[in-house]
Amino acid sequence: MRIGELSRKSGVSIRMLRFYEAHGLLTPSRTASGYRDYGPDEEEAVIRITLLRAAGMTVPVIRDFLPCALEARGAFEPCDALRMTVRRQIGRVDDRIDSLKRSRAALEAILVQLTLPETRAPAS
Amino acid sequence: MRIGELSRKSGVSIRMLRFYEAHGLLTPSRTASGYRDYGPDEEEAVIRITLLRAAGMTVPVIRDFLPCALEARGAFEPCDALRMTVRRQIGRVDDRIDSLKRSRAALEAILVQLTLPETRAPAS
DNA sequence: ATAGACCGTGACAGCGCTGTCAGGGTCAAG
DNA sequence: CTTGACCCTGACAGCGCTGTCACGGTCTAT
Repeated sequence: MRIGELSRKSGVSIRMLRFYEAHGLLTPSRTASGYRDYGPDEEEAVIRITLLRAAGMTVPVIRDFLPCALEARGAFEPCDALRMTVRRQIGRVDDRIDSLKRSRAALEAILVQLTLPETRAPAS
Repeated sequence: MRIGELSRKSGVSIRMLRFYEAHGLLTPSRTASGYRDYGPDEEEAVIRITLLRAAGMTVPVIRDFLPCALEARGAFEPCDALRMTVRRQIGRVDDRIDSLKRSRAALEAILVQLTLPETRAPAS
């Protein structure tokens, strides 16, 4: 499949598919005329990349991470380090969720304050 | 209080305090020699700004928002619009939290997959 | 063979900050 | 009166993408 089709399927822009490739996340084969040719493997990889990115992982980190995530056998040592990376990332995600929850609460408080301004000067 | 002290107190860098001012979020008075002079009001404002920013609001949005948040009386119409803004922002925060929860789950799944690669080839 | 959709590369711009540096005043203490 | 900490402005750089443009080749169908 060519880049346009994959883009439509995955929801990832053509620009970003090329960007991923430039950073070593994807390595599609090429047709005789130089067009990128993506297979089912690349399609799955894009899905994973999207997930990892939604979790806040940067492209360079995913680059180290992806080969291990795609096939877990044969790369014991790196995967050890990558398990750590993933655990740390989970921690960061948790922190971020907490932070957002606190922000949410703050926004709610502000909303109440905007809606009931009288409470500020009850008996003047 | 001068900028360095406020920076230390608030945890916001000097750079950002000046940046906020440049964008109309803060308007400290100046000493005769041109130094910024922050009062308790500005100090509180910085706290609010930090909260709103943690909720994902951009500086321009906060700029419209802050006067209303600081004193709710005398600006009925804008506050109406701003209530909407806050509600929408709460929605965005909720979406983001959901997205992060999904990402978290995906990371957990990957972690399991990294930890138990045998499940891939149970009986070869 | 020619239009129009699609692909290639490379480079530049913009987002919303955030740091840092340059060049130059201000102030309190010794 | 000098030192060192602090402040001023303005400008440039970098983060990690993401869009867009320019210029040119490829493919499909008529």
